[in-house]
Amino acid sequence: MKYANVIVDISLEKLDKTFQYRVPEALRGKLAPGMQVVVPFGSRTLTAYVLELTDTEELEPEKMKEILGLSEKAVPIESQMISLAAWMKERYGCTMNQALKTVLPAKRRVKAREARVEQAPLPSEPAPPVELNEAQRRAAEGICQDYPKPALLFGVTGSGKTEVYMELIARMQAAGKQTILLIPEISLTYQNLRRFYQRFGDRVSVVNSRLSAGEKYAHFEAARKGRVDVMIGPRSALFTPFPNLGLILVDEEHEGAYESETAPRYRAGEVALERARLAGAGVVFGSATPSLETYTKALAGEYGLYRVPARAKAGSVLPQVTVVDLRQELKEGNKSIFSRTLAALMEERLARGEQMMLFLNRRGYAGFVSCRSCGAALRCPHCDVALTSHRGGKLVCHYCGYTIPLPDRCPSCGSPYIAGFGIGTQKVESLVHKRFPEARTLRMDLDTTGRKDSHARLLSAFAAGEADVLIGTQMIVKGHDFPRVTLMGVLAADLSLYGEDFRATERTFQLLTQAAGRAGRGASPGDVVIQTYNPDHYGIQTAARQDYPAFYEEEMRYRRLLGYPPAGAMLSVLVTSRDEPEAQQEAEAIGREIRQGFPDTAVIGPADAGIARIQDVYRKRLYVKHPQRDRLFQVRRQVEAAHGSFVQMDIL
DNA sequence: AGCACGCCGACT
DNA sequence: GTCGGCGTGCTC
Repeated sequence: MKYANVIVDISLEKLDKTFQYRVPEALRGKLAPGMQVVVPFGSRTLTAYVLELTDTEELEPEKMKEILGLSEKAVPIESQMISLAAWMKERYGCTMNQALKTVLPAKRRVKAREARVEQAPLPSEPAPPVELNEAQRRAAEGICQDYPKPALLFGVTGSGKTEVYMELIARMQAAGKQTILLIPEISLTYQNLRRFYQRFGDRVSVVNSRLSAGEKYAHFEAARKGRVDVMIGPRSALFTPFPNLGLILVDEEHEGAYESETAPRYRAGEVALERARLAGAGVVFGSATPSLETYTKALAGEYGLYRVPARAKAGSVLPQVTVVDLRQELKEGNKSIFSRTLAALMEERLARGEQMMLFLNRRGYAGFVSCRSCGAALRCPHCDVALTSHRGGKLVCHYCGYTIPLPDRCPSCGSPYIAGFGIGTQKVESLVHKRFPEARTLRMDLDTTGRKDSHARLLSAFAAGEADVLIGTQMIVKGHDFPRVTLMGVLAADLSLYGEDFRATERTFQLLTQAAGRAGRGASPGDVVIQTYNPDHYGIQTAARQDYPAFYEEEMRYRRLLGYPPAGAMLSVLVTSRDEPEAQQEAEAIGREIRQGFPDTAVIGPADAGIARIQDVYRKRLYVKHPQRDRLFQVRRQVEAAHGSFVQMDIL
């Protein structure tokens, strides 16, 4: 590589620009992104960071100067972060700029309000460290013994993973090292954070996605300057510039929220491993339902594996899980959404004044409207999905927000006989009212949590006992601890079972296992009712038994058979265009080129993506499989070069 | 950030 | 006539 693009070491956003220098003969092959070099700059000599090495000349040769040499300065955190960005560029196929923007947040003038989310609520009485139980102690000891080897902490929510985290943080603190704790955005509640504040006081900083760029920058600056030892936040907290990072904790490791949807489409768990590698730090993944990738590595000994048995809290018992066959219910004349088992248990709970939750996996099952004469469903004109009916007679597209009033005639045949089908959370709520008029309900879904803080308000209202029944989508099953909930009803478990991609069963299993874990967190035993049309499906069976190892074995058998990750590597190619023939032609051309140029790979497709059109953009998908991930990097490079503007590619 | 160049007021 | 204010703009 003859040229180096560098960024000059002046901490000012104005100079957020790259400059290209010639790499002198003596340094060829010795430079890597993140390294500090000395360069002539105007009339001065400055240190600069190497961002990338290249052979493409971006400037007239007579204007270009040569790198003077390697800098002798101590390696600052910026170096590490630039190396991390370079790694992300390779791994996720984004540009260096996109990676840098993610990794080094823009420097912003800090606004006055920042002084105010920074103020950690100080604990009234600092809580002393909790005495660890045997399993917790063994995990903490083992992780420290093998440090910095990554580890999987395998235990359900409420099993006491948090105590292990706190113990590890304290040990890092004692060694002068800092810790990043990643948690899914949805569980960033005061309830969950309180114990960290109590234990670590103002040495903890918390970030969330609602902070402005300036506010977030202020938190990161505090971390850089050593004013805090612990940063808690969603996936972007990964880029906290701690000078002496010791540990990254990834709580609920399997959560989808750890995957970025925009470029660079990174996976926080993978980035955590790389950041930790660069810093010489450890990583601990925590989950009761680890991703197959993580569990596979733990079984292979690549990660330490520590089990924390369920229910650390004395007196709490695992719930009783019942799987109800909805086909049988129908056969015996029950057409309602409540099976007889569930209805009886609800009745009983209401009589006893106990709380319950009803979980509806809304995706693809929301109330849509169709014509009884011609059968046509009312669809979004911009997306390939049916419109969803909302209260107040409105029809809404959940992908682009397109909204129309409910028409009184079918738009395709003119028949007045159009009606809603399927069930949304609103419908469930009204059915609960009809059947149990005395029940007080709260509903939690995208519609009711739109406004800021309404999410937290709903949860605290429910926790305070202001309602008997909490009805909601996925968000109600994630990590909230309501001791008075003794019944969890999963209204239709199989809804997510037959999704578009090969991880559908894994997600269903995780969701059901979590849902089952919601009941009986307090002293009284809980009941879980899983209603399904597929009572024998292994995903549902194993979730009902809370048997992760059995699920893992079964699911891996299927992945191995078909060469799906983690049994093999896979490249997903999404081809998009506003012009459908163009999308199709591009996708077919890509398929041909890969089959020809990489005959050792298996190419599936192209076919319409699960949702074939979103906001008038047509979507075609191909999958490329190969046992070796490295081979797919080559495929991606070639497709990127030839069809870059049409494709989005992820190596799974 | 530095350090140019550059176009109007006070001065040895 | 020069000396110098700091107002844009560039630095590979």
